[in-house]
Amino acid sequence: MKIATWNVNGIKSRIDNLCAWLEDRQPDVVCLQELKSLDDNVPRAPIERLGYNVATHGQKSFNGVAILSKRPLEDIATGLPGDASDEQARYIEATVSTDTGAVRIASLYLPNGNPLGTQKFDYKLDWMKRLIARAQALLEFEEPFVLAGDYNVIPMPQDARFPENWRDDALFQPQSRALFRELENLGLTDAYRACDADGGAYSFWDYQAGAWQKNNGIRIDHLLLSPQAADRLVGATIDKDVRGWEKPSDHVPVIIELEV
DNA sequence: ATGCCGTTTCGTAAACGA
Repeated sequence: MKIATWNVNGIKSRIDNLCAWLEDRQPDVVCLQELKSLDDNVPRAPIERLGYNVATHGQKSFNGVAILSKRPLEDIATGLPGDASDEQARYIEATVSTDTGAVRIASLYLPNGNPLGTQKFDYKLDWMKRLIARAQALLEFEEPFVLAGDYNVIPMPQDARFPENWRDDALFQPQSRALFRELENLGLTDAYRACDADGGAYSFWDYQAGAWQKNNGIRIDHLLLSPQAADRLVGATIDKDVRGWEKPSDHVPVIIELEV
């Protein structure tokens, strides 16, 4: 089963790109972030025509996440537990069953957290603590699960072309990195790193200042696997070429292959 | 560097992103 995560930066602006990519790569499941669209305004028809079921948790202008799947999406749940007052659409979960078992899959858009010293950074850290609690709850089942999305965290210096440029950024703060490690230390596996420990592979290049041309990138889109999912991991790739397409998102898809 | 670029909105400048 091929499972991908992709921050599309606006589903309405990216629909042609997305459909061309789906048709060519044929992923089984895709976790999307930054739909920037209400549920009713998501262009479902062209996606469904390609054979995908679509579950969305949308929001006007900002945020918004979705899961696409060739197989049916079961037990869809929206919103990250732990704060009933949080109205930002950043989390959706669903189960995909195969002949050999089931995988619980989450599409998440972790808060950016900039600028430092504001409510936004506190919100990021609080959200990460809630994600840790959700991961702990899912681990209780001892089943395969995948937490896929835009984490807005650069885990290690080798995940940035110029780590010193990110020293004062929420994505590379010690607190952000420590909470990401806490998530891993529960027993979750960073699927891409497990397949390529060298560093120097990125999933985001800013639109500004020729970042793509200079390969000034960062790796912030991650798929974290439960032990039962990690046992079935056979490969992970970053679809870097997509950043060079016409009218690209600033993020590219990260894809894993699970033997399920 | 309040910059750069791109998306969105009861728009035509401002908010947000990373």
